Amino acid sequence: MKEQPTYYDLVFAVVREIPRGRVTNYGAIADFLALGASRMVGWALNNCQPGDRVPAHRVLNRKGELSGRHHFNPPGLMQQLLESEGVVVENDQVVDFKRLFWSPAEALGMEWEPF
DNA sequence: TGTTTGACCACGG
DNA sequence: GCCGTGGCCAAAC
Repeated sequence: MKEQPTYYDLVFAVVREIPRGRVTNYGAIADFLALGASRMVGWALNNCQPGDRVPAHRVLNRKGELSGRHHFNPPGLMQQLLESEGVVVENDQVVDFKRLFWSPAEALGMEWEPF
């Protein structure tokens, strides 16, 4: 069965466009894709698989905490990946999250399309 | 088919 | 600045 393009693909596409060493939050993606619910971004990433090559470790909650670290395998890999990109993580929280914040609407623009 | 939960966010007190 | 509540959409039970 071939899966048809859904908002999942949009989320994955946006996450893939996140520059290295930058982070974003679910609300920004949800607002950019006009999903209306940031929870959908979490659900989309829940369906995220290693084969999708989606850097989900760059997606954090509004607090800048690694909320999804528990879903990584093994837990802690998320922090390791972020540190590998030069992002300082302390106490499961990104330092200068506000400064490293990457806004899709600012970078990609309103007229950006995944394909 | 209705209820519950989920990698959440915004708002009010 | 922190805590509690509502809302949002989708999937699992």
